[in-house]
Amino acid sequence: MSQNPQSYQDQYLSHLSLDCVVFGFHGSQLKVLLLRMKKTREWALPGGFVKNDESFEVAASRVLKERTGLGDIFLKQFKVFSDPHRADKNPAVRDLEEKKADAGLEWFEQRFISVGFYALVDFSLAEPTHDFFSDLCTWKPLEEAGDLMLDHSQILNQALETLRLQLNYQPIGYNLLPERFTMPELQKLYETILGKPLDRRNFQRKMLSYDILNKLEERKTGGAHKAPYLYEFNLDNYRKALQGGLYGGW
Amino acid sequence: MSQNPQSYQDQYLSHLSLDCVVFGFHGSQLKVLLLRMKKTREWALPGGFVKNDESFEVAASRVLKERTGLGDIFLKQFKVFSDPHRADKNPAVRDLEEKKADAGLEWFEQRFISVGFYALVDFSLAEPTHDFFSDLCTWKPLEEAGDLMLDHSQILNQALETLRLQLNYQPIGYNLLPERFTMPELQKLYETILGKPLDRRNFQRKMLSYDILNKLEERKTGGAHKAPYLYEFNLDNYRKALQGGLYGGW
DNA sequence: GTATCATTGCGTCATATCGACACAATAGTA
DNA sequence: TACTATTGTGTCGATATGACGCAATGATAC
Repeated sequence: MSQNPQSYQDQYLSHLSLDCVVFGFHGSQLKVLLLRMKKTREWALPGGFVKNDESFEVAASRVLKERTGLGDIFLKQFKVFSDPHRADKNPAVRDLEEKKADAGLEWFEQRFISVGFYALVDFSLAEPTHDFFSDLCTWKPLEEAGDLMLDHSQILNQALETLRLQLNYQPIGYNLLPERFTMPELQKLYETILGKPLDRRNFQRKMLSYDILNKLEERKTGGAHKAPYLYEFNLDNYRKALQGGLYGGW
Repeated sequence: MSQNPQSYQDQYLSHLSLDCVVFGFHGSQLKVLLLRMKKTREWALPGGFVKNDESFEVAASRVLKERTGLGDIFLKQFKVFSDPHRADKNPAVRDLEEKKADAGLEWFEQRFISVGFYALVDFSLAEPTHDFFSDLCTWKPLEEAGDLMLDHSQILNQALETLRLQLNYQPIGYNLLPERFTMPELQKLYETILGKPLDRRNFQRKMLSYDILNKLEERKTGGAHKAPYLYEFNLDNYRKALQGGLYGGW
């Protein structure tokens, strides 16, 4: 991202950017990956631009590879943000003044249409890495995200809404949980995304009815109470469910 | 769309275009609005570009106003098409050679990222109007759409898929049917979109349970059989349902 | 070692919803 | 006037859903 001068205009498609809402799950909390901008110290979503020969999907993968070290991430575009005034009070431009000589301010002064993606990643495997414009990249609990740069708060909210909708007709979890997990852990994930409690027994019945889980012999020890069984996703059926869709809402 | 030379570069954002899948309903058929290109005689979706001060939504409305004469159309973006090779064998470029002097071929030779919209309109109110690049704009039944220009067939299919999904959690019909309609007409619309028959009685029960219809006193006469009641949408509740979402699938 | 207690596995029950179908009423047509 | 295709309304069994009971378990406290 900090290549030689003139590189932006040459390398990237003008007017176009992308922003990623990266969800992770840890300690019973839904977290989002955020960057702290150097100058303004505002928090922002990880984002980037599209190279001349890239699709948006490839560009988003590249950006996330840079920010998390992870490849093969669950990624989905969910909306184009094209309000002509979305960057009116753009503090990022101020933040970039020092780079005028380096990268050329003009690039950042143009109008950007941004494609919003959301991503689901395994919290424990990601290695947050900041970019040239930020001094920190870290997970933040959803509730503590606060006000973000530009319209990024709006992008984040839309992503969450889309994720909640997706829950109604697609399985979720493979990308957010470790390989083996317990039913309570999976339930906690659903509750966290939906923001409401679910009945333990009904949850298990419904989840098992999807037929996307393999129940393992082993149980999870170490907890302070009765040891729950471990499960893993049945990838074959999981993929089929992703394709064909589930039924019933939450 | 056929302004003076150089106008494209000046007026529109480079690299960006939009394509609209406009659905109408007539004679128990789902129809799509298509344009026939002048030179290649290929069929294409109505589309356009984004002016410097427009959002994509405004641009799409403008394009549809030009193609149908209608304002205030139900419009929804559903996907960004950004494959770098989506226009590789672009016949539209050949089709535009004659306009080289007029509009500047360079504009059309650049790579385009296109945002796909789908629209629902009242068939009887639309007045299909072709643009500068086409000699015909008309409705075509979905099954007879055939191969379209570039990746427009793919865009069409994705739009249809999205529409079918929308049916599961949003009411549909206000934008596609005349003000007053019968239950069998509404059912036919659903069957057509879904591509499968539905039980008459179960359909009515479910539809009424949504509480988005007003049953009128009047019945529709002229048919060869028992006169069905007329209905209209309860706009208040219809809008609420659009917002809040419905439940259960089809 | 034993009692305690939060948690888990598995099940029940009443209710709502869904899919399939029955039957009478009706409006034009033969 | 009989006929026929269509509409309005209702029923029935299967299935899904929401609310809850109870015994088993495994670490912790005593």
